[in-house]
Amino acid sequence: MNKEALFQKCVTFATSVHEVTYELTKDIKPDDITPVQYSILEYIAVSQPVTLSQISDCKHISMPNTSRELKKLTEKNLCEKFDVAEDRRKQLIRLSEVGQAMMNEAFQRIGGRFLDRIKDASAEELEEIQRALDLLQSKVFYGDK
Amino acid sequence: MNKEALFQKCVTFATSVHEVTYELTKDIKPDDITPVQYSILEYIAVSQPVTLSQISDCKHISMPNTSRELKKLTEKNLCEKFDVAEDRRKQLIRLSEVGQAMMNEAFQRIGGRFLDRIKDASAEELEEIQRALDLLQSKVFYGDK
DNA sequence: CCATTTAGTTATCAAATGATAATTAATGAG
DNA sequence: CTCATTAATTATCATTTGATAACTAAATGG
Repeated sequence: MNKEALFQKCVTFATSVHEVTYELTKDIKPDDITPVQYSILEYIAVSQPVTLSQISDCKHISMPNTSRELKKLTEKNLCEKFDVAEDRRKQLIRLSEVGQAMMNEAFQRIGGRFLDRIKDASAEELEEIQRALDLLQSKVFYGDK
Repeated sequence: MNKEALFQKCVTFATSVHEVTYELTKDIKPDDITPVQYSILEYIAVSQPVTLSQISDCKHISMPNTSRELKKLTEKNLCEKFDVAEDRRKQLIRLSEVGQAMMNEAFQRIGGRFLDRIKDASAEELEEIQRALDLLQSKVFYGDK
């Protein structure tokens, strides 16, 4: 197989990943937060504590807009800001208890859908899947830097 | 490895796929079309000819909004509508010559970035990658229906 | 035929997102 | 100490996107 064909295969694959992600996460987000706000909460949940700049960089949202959305999330009591002693310009952000509970429940439901998706796989297949994920992550879908 | 850990691994993996997709495609879209319009054009490019309903279903955009965006794309001469003889309610949509040229160039640039990303992989590694893609697509990231 | 469903359109409105400029405050480098 | 840089905020505006209702026309199914 040549590299052109592999590119095509990766395009199809990425499309499938996006679609499955959509299926697993649809109707999960509570109605009172926007899609962008939910994606910020997901990021905080996985990476907390994080600074505003990190959120801005990783989610590709400008600082002013990140600040605005974070303010709304804080007002909704879904996350909290903490000062950093070493650098008083910075702020660390964590989920609040309410926010953590909300995201725990969301991940719980997504995980349930995921388990259903792989329910027919044998133990050996699960091993194979794991190796395939590691391989692709290191050889194709790696981060720069 | 248990299923919970595999779920975590898949979450991380999906995040990487999204991020790499972002890196490969950023700054590709021409300035005079919106992100949603570009994503519609990508879909048409890969699946043409398509109906409005197919675009609506696959891209998760309501029919009225799909109709609106498609009208704008048609006015920009990026795609064309054709009547279907068998069912005169339906319309098939294809890229125009200009639209096709635009998307060819876009895919060309994305492909170049992709090749750069896998440039260090040996022939055996490329084979491994291919098998891993096939495996994950059939066992995890498959479509329903 | 008539009623229902399907495919698509148009108009309109509200909300979410993106972009920019101007500002404050703290840090860091000569 | 001063200047440049970094982190974050506030305000404002334009654009994009999403949602809904009301509509036409064609097909489909008794």
